[in-house]
Formats: sequence, C-alpha cells, structure tokens
Amino acid sequence: MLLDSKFNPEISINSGQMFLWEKYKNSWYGTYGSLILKFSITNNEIEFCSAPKFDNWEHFIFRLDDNIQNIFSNFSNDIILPKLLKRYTGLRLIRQDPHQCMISFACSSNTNISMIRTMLKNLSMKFGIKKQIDNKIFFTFPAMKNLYKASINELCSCSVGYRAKAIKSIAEKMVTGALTIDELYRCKYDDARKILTSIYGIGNKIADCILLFSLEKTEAFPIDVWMGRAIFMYYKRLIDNRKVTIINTNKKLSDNQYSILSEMMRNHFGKYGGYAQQYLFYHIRNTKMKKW
DNA sequence: CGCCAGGCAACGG
DNA sequence: CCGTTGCCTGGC
Repeated sequence: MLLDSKFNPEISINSGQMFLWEKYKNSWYGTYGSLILKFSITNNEIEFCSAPKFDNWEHFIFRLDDNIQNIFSNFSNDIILPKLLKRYTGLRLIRQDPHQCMISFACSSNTNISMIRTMLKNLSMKFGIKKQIDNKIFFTFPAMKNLYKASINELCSCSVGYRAKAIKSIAEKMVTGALTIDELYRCKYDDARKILTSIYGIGNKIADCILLFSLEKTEAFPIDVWMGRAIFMYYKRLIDNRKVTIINTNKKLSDNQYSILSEMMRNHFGKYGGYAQQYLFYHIRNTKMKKW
C-alpha cells in the first residue's frame, strides 16, 4: 500500500490511545486482543502483516472505509476543525478490541499514558500468551477469564494499584455473561453508556472512551482534562451559563457538568463527533504539552 | 520529602 | 445536586 494523505498510521498511533504499540527500526508492532499486528514503512511504501493472519487488518483497525472528507463536511462551520484536518493529515479514529479497550481505560484513571502502558504491558506479560515474531517477544492481551481468576494481589503485582478492583469487576461481568459485547454493540449510545457506567471503576469519561474506540459509537465525545481545556478555549460560547456556571480548567468536572458538556459537544458535532474529538485531542496535547 | 498525573467511588451537606 | 477526600504508582 502506498502512503497517502488519507492515512498516516504513525500519527494515529501517536494520538495516544494505541497503548500497546512499539517501534523497532522501521516497523511498528501492536496488540489487538490475541493478535499481534505489524506494519513496516520503506520509502513511501507501507506493508502490513499479522499473527495469526488477519488480512487487511489495517482497513478494520484504522477505519479506512470511513470517508474523512465526508465526515468533516459536517464540521465545515466549526471554528477550528477544518484547520485541524489540514494540519493533521492522515490522523484516523481507531478500532480497539473491546475487552482490551475496557481494561486499558479502566487503568487510565488518575495517571498518565506512560504509566498506562506499563500497567498493560505488565498484565500482558503475566496473564497473556507469549509469541515470538521476528525474533522478538510479544504477549497477547490477557483473556478476561485469566483476569477474573487472578487475585487482587496478583493484579497489583502489575502496578495497577487500586485499579485492580475495577479490572476484576469488568472481567467478572464478561466471564459470567452478565454483560456481552454483542449487547453493547446493539444498544444505542445512551443505553450502552448506562450499562458501562454501572460497572465498578467505569465512570463517564472511561465509558465514553470505550464506546468511541471499541463499540462503534462514533458520536461519543470523551472529555478528559485536556478536552476540558480545549472546550474552554474554543467552545465557551456554546455553553449555556444557566446550566454550567464556570469551567475552571484546573478543576475536574462534576458528573453533571460532564454530562452537560458532553451532550453539548454531541449536539454540536453530531453522529461522527468522535472524529472531531480525536483531532481536537491530538491538537491540544500537541500544542500545550511538551512531551507525550 | 511533597506534589502531581488523561478519574472514580463514597460520603456529607 | 455540589464539594471533598482517598486512592496505587512512578517521575520530578
């Protein structure tokens, strides 16, 4: 495949949510559940493979069927998104494995990306399956069954701290069949979010990340502290002051404030607002943060 | 040492 | 509804 302006896998990985990807020389390796994915770039040519074989995985993972131009035509009146589309060419929304996505974001509370990566790598080494590819060692993402069986102490040995309880409660729902991925796929955004937030350890923000990155809810608009800052910078005029009085960018949003702002952004951007979120998120971190 | 980082739950007003 | 508090961990 030829690298072109519609798709740049490296910038998509750098956007932050593809936690378990590593670069060696001119190749990237990453985990999608029980698959190890790989792509290599030489000159302007890019080549994809995987183990076990999953033909055209890049098509699925990077949502290459989505027509970015069409999607952004919904944002043409927005104050900044048309600029961001030009500036971050090739940035895609990604599909993650739903189980992996739930655990990944359950690990994300009150910490940073590098720590999330450490936790997930530790969990994979302890509870995943070892694979050798190109003389390098990788681990598949742990099966829910193994996380469910693990003791809190075993989970804690992966440096997840108090998040161990959340990991177990998610794994329990999935293993016992109290909740299925299929059910979440079929539900509408609102219903799926309610189900997710009823699980211990999953609040508003983490639910929105899971919905957007793994459950086909492209309207989901996660608001972390960075997105809160972006809203404060660019979308203050949209805020109904009768509902949300002040946004202090140093303070975390209350549940109610989160709901109001997230709904406001969904109304503003519509069905593919998650794409807007992806570009805004990349932009605000890219410009306001010194390093990743 | 103290403070902070891509939230959450539990609790008191 | 709001605000406060504690929480594992590693980096600074």
